[in-house]
Amino acid sequence: MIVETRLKFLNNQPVARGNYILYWMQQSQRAEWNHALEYALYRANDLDLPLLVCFGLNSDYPLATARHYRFMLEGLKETAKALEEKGVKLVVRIGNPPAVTAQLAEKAALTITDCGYLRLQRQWRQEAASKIKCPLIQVESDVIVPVEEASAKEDYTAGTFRPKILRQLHEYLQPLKAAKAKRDSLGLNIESENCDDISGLMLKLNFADEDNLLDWIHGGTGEAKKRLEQFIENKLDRVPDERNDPAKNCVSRLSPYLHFGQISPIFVALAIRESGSRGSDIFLEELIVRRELAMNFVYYNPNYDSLTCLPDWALISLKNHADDRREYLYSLADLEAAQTHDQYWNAAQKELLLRGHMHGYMRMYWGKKILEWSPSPREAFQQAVYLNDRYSLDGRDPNGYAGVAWCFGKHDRAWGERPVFGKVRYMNEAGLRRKFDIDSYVEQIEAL
DNA sequence: ATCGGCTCGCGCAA
DNA sequence: TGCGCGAAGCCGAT
Repeated sequence: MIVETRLKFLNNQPVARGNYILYWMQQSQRAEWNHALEYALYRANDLDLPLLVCFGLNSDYPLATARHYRFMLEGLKETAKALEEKGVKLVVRIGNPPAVTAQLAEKAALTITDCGYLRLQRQWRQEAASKIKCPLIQVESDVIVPVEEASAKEDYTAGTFRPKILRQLHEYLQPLKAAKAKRDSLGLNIESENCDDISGLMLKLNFADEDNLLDWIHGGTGEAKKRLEQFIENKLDRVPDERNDPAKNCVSRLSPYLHFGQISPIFVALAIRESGSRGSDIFLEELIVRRELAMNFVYYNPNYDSLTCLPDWALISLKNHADDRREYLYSLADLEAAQTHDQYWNAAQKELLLRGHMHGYMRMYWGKKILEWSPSPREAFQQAVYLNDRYSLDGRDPNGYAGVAWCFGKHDRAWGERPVFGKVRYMNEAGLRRKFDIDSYVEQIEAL
């Protein structure tokens, strides 16, 4: 049914006498291509019990703002409907997710959950595991190859990680059969927030900040699939030549959907592969090798969001240059307001503010310059993480932390020594001009 | 325009 | 122990 290496038993409780099986949805916020959901359905049908899905909504997730919550709620609304069609009720409650779950688990025979690797998500699962009096089973559904199977340790670069994950791909990059509930839970009388009322929920969560909302992108599995289809149809062939060009818009913008678990990486990878496009290999390298290297990074490195996550050569080298004179120094407020001397950097920051998204190539340049213009590498790292987490729709994601860390030397090799950067790879605006029509990018952003 | 060097550590071959 | 190789760039030599 579900491959055993996707499962992890988080406590030692025996199956209880309960009224239902509970699936605590948190990372995989979707009703299709969801291994945790399918495993829960399988156990529910096997035990002849209904399946109840719960979601804990807390309004104080660090650095999450109105744009993130609305995107997530749009997705949940659609997911609630799709679950209903399978005979499954979704209970959404405001509160600390493990507490919400533990309460509903009192009447559950068995609790299933999905899997994210950030510090807070792991704490939540630990907290729930200690409170719940029935088994709590974690099912991995947001990476293609389960993290511990892909590699037993933190990998040094993509070069070491790539062969490890690619040789296991055939085993895990497989379609998932969808089941329906034998006994439905729709009639269960259990209190829930109304997922259809997104603006009402936003108010309850104390988010009335209309300024921070985005109108060019909306959450949900349907939206994600539409974007994927259009990307394959219109852009994938151009990926080998144009993916790095900020002026070309040759990007999928699927990362927010992957971040909130609104689309399955397996579904995306299979669709890309089946397209047979000349861009498939490069896209799959980014979706699988790079994305899952980021998972490997946050899973094995507890310091993933601070400077100390770096390899020794980078840490030592940056320290050796801590006292170098900085030609430009900006405060967090300067950076946040996109007010530097560099129009390319300002454009990238404005894209982040206005779209909640930044072109992949500009993310590198943007992070490198924060390192160059901050009083210390430590402050630079914190500021880059803060800005990305707060403004990017895909903030607070393993890819975001790995991306910032890369700018400071993570997953990279040493390069020629220079001021401030030491041996960390340097980037400059001449590179942008040499390779791209970067002024066109600036114009596009200014037009927003 | 194109190309090699920069520099480090992993991981495999011996 | 030695050595090939990575890898989303820059820079100076040709």
